[in-house]
Amino acid sequence: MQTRESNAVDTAGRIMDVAERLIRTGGYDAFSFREIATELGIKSASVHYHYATKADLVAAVAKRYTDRFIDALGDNSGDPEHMIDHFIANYRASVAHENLMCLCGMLGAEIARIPPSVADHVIQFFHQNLEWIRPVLARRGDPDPYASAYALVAALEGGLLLARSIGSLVPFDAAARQARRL
Amino acid sequence: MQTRESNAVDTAGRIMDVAERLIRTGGYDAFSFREIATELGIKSASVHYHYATKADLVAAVAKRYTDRFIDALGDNSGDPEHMIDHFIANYRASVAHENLMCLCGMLGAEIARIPPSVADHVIQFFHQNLEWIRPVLARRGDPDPYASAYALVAALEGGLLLARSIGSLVPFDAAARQARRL
DNA sequence: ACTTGCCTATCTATCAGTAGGTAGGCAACA
DNA sequence: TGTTGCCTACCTACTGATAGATAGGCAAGT
Repeated sequence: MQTRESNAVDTAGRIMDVAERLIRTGGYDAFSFREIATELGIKSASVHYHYATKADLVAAVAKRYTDRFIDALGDNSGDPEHMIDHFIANYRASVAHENLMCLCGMLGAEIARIPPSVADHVIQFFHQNLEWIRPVLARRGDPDPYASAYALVAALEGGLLLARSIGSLVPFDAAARQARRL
Repeated sequence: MQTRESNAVDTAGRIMDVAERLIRTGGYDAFSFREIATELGIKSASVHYHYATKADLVAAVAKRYTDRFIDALGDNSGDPEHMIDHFIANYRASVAHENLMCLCGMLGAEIARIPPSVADHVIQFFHQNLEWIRPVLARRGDPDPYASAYALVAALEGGLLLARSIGSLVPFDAAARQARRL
């Protein structure tokens, strides 16, 4: 047998990589263990070794996605205008770089059909995003930062959805510009 | 055999009714011909009699949904403020009355995975919506009605998505109010 | 040094269930 | 008689999931 450079962490991570891309393309029901396995050159039983059930896998993907997203946002204590642009840019990258939907936007649309363990992570994603942007909007002098945070996140998720549907970034940029107005 | 009151039109329509609800709950891959058939008390082969393929069925559902939606919007030549409220109300009813996503919002998220015949209808839905609201915004004195139409539709679709995820209408109303500002 | 024992990561093979789809029949109706 | 609408019965392909085997690594005990 050849020297093996892979290990459990690598394979488990690669499985999540493929799963994330497939979910962000077609949603929870639009991928299978076999599809992931084939793409990685392993067997579906090996995917089950790392993630016992589909719910487990998607929950792990959702948790990693949320953690990375919040981590990429970083500290929210800088200049509000710059922070808002930074927030928007993180959403924009989703569709701009790989033409993918936000993972939790996709799963959020399917929230009534996905396993509760996955839904919990999706809800957490939105709460953490809202809590990141709300104080920024408040510092900017927004009279109702709660409502404006909801409005901004909704506009960005809808902007991603519309941009992918129409096949152009114009709707996203229009939605983002409108929603960031004071 | 009992007296049969059903006919082709009724069954075909009922099939679309069930399909529409299931798609708006979980998306294209989250329902089956068997699920529809069972709910209607018929067999999956009978569903195939009315709609040869899944793509045919979903395309028919998307077309009917778009036609009904545009029909419900009606004439757009009235008072702009009232027309905008009316436009928003049509989206709001989606989640408010049955806790369902907009059909084309759901399919739009999955646009990269659904059959082209379905995707065409989804794109048509958005174009028709944009063309309905754009002149309204223009009459209202909007300096960039194209961008504002994109922003409004994006906000409403995102509002639906977020409202269903969070389990509250507050995000939708916040997004709608923000996006309708001049 | 060697053996024992457990762990990791993968495999083959298989399961029951469900997917979309098809062929042919049968009864009601125009 | 021909068409409509639904049926039974079936197909192939694929789903998530499981069982059992295997090969290699690591570490403690002798």
